[in-house]
Amino acid sequence: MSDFITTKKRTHYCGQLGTDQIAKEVILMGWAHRRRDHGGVIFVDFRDREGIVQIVFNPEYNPDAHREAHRIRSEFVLAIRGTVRQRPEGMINPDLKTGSIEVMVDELDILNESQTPPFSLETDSDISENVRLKYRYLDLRRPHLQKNIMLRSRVASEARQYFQEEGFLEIETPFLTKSTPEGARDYLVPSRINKGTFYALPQSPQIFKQLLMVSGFDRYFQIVKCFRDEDLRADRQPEFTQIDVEMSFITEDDIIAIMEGLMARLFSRCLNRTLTLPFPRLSYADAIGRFGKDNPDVRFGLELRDLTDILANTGFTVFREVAAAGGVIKAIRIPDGKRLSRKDLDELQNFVAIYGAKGLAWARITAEGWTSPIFKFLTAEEVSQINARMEAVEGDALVFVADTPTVVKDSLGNLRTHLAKKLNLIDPSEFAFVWITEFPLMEFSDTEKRYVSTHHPFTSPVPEDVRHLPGNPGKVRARAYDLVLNGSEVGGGSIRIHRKEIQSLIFESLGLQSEEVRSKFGFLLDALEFGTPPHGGIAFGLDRLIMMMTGTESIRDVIAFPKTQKATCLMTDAPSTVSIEQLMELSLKIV
RNA sequence: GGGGUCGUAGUUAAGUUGGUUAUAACGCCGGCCUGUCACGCCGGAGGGCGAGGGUUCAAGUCCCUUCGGCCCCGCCA
Repeated sequence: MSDFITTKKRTHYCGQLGTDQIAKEVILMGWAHRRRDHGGVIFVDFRDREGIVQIVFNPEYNPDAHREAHRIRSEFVLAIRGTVRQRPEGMINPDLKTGSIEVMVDELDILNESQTPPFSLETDSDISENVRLKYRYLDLRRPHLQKNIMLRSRVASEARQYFQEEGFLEIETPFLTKSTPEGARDYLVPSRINKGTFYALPQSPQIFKQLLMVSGFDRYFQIVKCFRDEDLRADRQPEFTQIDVEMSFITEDDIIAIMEGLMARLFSRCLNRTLTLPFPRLSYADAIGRFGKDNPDVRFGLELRDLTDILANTGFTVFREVAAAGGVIKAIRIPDGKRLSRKDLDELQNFVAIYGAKGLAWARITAEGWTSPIFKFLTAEEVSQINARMEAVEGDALVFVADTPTVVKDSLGNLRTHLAKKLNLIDPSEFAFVWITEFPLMEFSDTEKRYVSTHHPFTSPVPEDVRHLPGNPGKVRARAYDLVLNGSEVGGGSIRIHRKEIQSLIFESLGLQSEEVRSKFGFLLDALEFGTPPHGGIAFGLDRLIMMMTGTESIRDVIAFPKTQKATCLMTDAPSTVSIEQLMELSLKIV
């Protein structure tokens, strides 16, 4: 072991040094970020997790250290003892946080050498992601990712403190648990001791946290990994982290207040940003109506307006037939629509086609009236009514989609965001929170030919809507709420069902067979008979929250060791095959 | 399951209508250089174009298959 490391302790992190340490002796340990060898004097940008400081090897100042410094290459691990000093006149580097000082090296110990790294760690240069993921430990050394991961740690830490102060208990729930029929595909773990049976990794601790309420813990939280075996996206990983919360004897407003307090605390302490409370609330119906999404980005306008009534009997066949078939016609007004060329407008068709829209009509509002491929099919009255409904003024452009309600909301909802990005309507420094409330309790699934829970089957219906359950379950509203930040769902929760009769009614409406319910959720139904308090909770996506806080587009930039879109790890090469012995022990056969 | 896009030195990229020994920058190696901070100057090494097959006198360029990264639809209560 190096003499240096056994006899000396680090005194500072590189990035923490400043004029306060001038003339002081410091001991630093870190990595050689970059070397500039002038033949005589050698400069090294010295890096640790807190930042970079320039260290100087001068043959006149210390010949021994200078001689040794010739060996230094990128990413060598160094320990130095040196003296901080003000940089000479005119040598201050304003681009570097520590740029007004430097460290004259009195003693150098090269603790370890390094191969030349496969990619540059010094800038935010765009390296292909497969290379980054293969050498993730090096990628993580880059200042950008270090910042993200360090912010994540601070957020988790602040969240823990907040919940402790608010009287919450952190309680762990099992990872080896039971597969449930509702929701996402489970990751399964074969049981060796009980051959032919499987545990499931939890999609969320949902049932356990409810049972903790039955047990009387009253206020629970956990920062916990969850697992879902579904396809990945830029903001979806198969294992992800939730800030999971459950409370007893509360209503929606209590949960919302607690979580708004958490957000305010996290943004204040971790980003030095003040949030305005309370956050606005929007009903699910309004969110879909105005924005086409239940996770609207409310940092910009471009809201949808319904024109179905105006165009129900129009001479434009496409619109009329859609309206007659129960579809809708909606439009978005684009202020200053001149910024989109005719080609741009035509290409929007390809965009909405992704969401199943068969076409997209457009119009420009000019001093002379409309310029539009559909103008000739419309009456003057229709045009004027549309203008009034859209509040269109000269220079605007309108885009229309006519289709089923689902296609219209999906295509225009996504087009709205697409246009905002294209036209630069989004202030990237803004944090726009909005609660979405009054979700439908159930939606009819065309694939399963039955009603499925919008949220999950333990969500409490709005009491006055329960009467619709037998006949028209789609009409029942849920006591559920999502928190949306800048168009991303960062949290979702609900008041739960705490009475067995209601829970049974819900399972019935979902078309779940009673034996199935018994085998999957029997323990929950049993628990509901032993004095379950009214309770509810919420789960926050920590990864997405950190994405928003760091302004990154990819969830992989806020997770230390993420998986690829095919759910593999390029570094460890997981998942991988296992030995025949392992399979036999589990009584498994690969078919 | 489907759509799109990308894969060429260590890295990032350029490679016309298929045509000599496949370019550049950065990085790397060697030399010179006492104040740079994307240090500078001189010199050098390094890939056969993700893999496999085919068409052709000739393939990084065309065709087929396949592997992988990323984005999206479906899916994700």
